Amino acid sequence: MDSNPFNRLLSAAAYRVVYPESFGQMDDNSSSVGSDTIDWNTDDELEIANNISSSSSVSMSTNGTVLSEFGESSSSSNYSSKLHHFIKMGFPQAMVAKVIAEIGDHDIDAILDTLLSYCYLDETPHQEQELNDSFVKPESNFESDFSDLDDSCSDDQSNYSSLMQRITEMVPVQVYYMTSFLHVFQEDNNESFEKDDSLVCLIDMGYSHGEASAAIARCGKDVPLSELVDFISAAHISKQADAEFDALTYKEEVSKKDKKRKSQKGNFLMKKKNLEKKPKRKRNNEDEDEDEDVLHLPNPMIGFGVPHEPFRNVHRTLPDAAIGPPYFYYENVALTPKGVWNTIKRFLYEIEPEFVDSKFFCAAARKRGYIHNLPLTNRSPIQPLPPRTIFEALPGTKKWWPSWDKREQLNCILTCIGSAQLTDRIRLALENSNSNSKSECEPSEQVKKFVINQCKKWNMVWTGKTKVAPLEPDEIELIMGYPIYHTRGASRAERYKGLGNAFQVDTVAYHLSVLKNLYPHGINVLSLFSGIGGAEVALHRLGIPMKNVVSVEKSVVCQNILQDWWEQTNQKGNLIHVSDVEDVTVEKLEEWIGCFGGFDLVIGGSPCNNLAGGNRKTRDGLEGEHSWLFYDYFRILDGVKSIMGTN
DNA sequence: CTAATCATGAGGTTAAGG
DNA sequence: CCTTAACCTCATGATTAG
Repeated sequence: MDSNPFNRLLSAAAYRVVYPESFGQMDDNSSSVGSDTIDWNTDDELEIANNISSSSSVSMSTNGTVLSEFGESSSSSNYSSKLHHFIKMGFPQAMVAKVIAEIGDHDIDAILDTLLSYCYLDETPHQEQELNDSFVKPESNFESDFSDLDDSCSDDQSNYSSLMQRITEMVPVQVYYMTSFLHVFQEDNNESFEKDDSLVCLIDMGYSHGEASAAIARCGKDVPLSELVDFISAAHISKQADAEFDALTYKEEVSKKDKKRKSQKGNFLMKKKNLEKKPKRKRNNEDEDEDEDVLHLPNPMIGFGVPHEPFRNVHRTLPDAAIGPPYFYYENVALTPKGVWNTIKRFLYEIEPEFVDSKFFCAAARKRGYIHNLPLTNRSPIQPLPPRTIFEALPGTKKWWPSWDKREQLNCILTCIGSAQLTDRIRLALENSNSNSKSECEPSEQVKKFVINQCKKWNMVWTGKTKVAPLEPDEIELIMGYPIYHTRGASRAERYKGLGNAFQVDTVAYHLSVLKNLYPHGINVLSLFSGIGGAEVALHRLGIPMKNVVSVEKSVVCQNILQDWWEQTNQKGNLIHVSDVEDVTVEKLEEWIGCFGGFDLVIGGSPCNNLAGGNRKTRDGLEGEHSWLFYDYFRILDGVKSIMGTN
C-alpha cells in the first residue's frame, strides 16, 4: 500500500467515487489494474471505473516524484484541516496546497505570508489591482481573522468527510493529469520532461489540466513555474475576488457553496447566518460599479438584438486581447450554477456574454449564453424564417389542441423525452375526467393542471383527443434548424441526445451572419465540440463557403452525422475529424495554421452536463468532469491566437 | 452486447402579491 | 421593500427489452 498519506487519500477518494458502497474496504491490489485507454471527454458516458483504477496505479507509480512533497511531515487530518482553513479564508485550494507542499504545514504564519506574497507577485495589470484590493488590504487583521476561524472551525478538524469531498472533487483532474502525463511523456527524453515539468507540477497542485495547459499556452513554455501559478491563481482569485472581497464575505461565499454541495456541519452554517447580509450592502455602496457576483440575465433575453424586436444595443468596445482574428464563438447554457459565467467571461478576455433565448428564432425556447468577438452590425437572419409557433411548426397538432392548453411555443429541447407511460397516465386522466362529466366538454381543473404541467415539463404535443406525445426526432431537427433527417441513421436515443445538445441553427447563424461579407471567399474553421455539426450547418445555410474545417468531436455517431451531411451537401472544402480535444496540441495547431494560413473562426460550445439544471446527479459546475473541458476550449483558442500572433 | 425505457428533484430565476 | 409561488432546465443511472 502506498505510504504517502496524500496519495492514500486520493486513492481512497477515487475508490469511493466508484465503489461508494464498499468504501473503507480497499484492498492492496489497486495498482494491478492496467487500463490504458483514457477517454475523459465530452458527452459520452465515461468508464469511470477504468479510469479511476488506472489512477490508483498511476498515483502509485508516480509516488516519490510528483506527489512526494505532500505527506512527509503531517498526518492527513492535520494537513486537511490546515488546507481547509486556508481555503475557507479565500485562498485558492491549489495555491494553499502548493504553499503547504513547499514549506510544510507547521508554521501557520509562514504559510499565510507565503500565500500573501504569491498574491503580490502577480503581474497582470488589472488582476494585480484586484489582488491588492482583496488580499493586501486586510492583511492587518488577517491573522486575527485566521485565528478566529481556526477556533470556530475546530470542529471541522475531525470532519473527514469534508476533506474527502474536497479531495474527491480534485480526483478527476488529478487522474486525468496523471494518466495523460504517463501517456505523453513515457517516450520522451529528459529534456522534454524538464520542459513540461511545469505542467506536471501545476496539475499536481490541483489545477485542472485545461487551466494548466492554458497558462502554459498563454505565458509560454519556458517561463518560471511561479509565473504560471500566478497566472492561474490570478484567474482564480480575480474570479473569486470579483464576487466578494474581504475575508468576511469570502467565508460567506465558501459556506454557501458548502451548504449547497452537501449538508455541512450545522455550526458552520449558523456562523454563516450571522454574516449573511451586511457585507454585501457595504460592498455595494463603496464599489464604484455594480456588483457582478451574478451576471443578470436580460429580460427579454435578446442579447444584442434579435430580428423583429426593437434592437437593444449594437455597439460595444472589445478588450484589446479579445480582438481577432481569429473570430471566436463560444456557447453554453444560460442558467448555470452561480459564478460559472463569471469564470467563463474572465477566461474569454472579459467579453460580456450575449444571452439569447432561441424562442425569438424558432418554436422552442433555448436560453443560452454566447461569448464572441464578432461584429454586431448588419446581422441578418437566414431565410426563410423558421416557424415561430407550435402550430406553424407542427400543423398536425392543431386538430387536437384543446383550447385550455395555452402554449404557443415549446420549452427547451432536451436530451430525453417523456415516457410512454406518462402518455398513458395522461390519457387515462383525461378519459376518466371526460366520462365523469356528463357532457364531452372539458376535464376538471385539477386534471387540466396536471396535464398542462406534464406537457410543459416534457414538451409533449397533442396527437389525439386524449393523447399527448413527445416530439419525434424529425420534428426536433426542423425546430432546431437542421435539415430533416439530419441525424437519421443514428439510434433514436442518440438522435435525441445529439439534437438536445446542439446549437439552434437560426440563432447561431444570425450571430455568424456578419462573417459573410468579411470572408466572401470562404473561411477556415476550428470547430470544437462539434456535436452534430450545428456550426457547419449554420455557416452553410448562410452561404459562407468552408475551405477547411477541423472538427473536434468525440462521439463517433456525431462524427458520422457530420461527415454524411458534408457529403450530402456537396461541400467543396476539406473536413478533418479529431476525436479528442486533448489531441489538439500546439504542434497540431501550428501544423494546421501553417497549412491553411490560419483559422478565421474558432467555434464551439463546451459540455454543459455539469451546468445544466436538468442534471440531478452531477451538477458540479465548471469543474465537473465534463464541463471542465471549457478550459480546453480556452487553451486551444488561446493557442490559436498566440500562434497567429494576435494575442 | 446495444438500444430503449423509465424514474429520479434541486437550484435558480421570474413573476406575483402584500 | 419584502415574501411567496410559479416556473423551467443542452441529464444520470438503473433497469428492461431485444
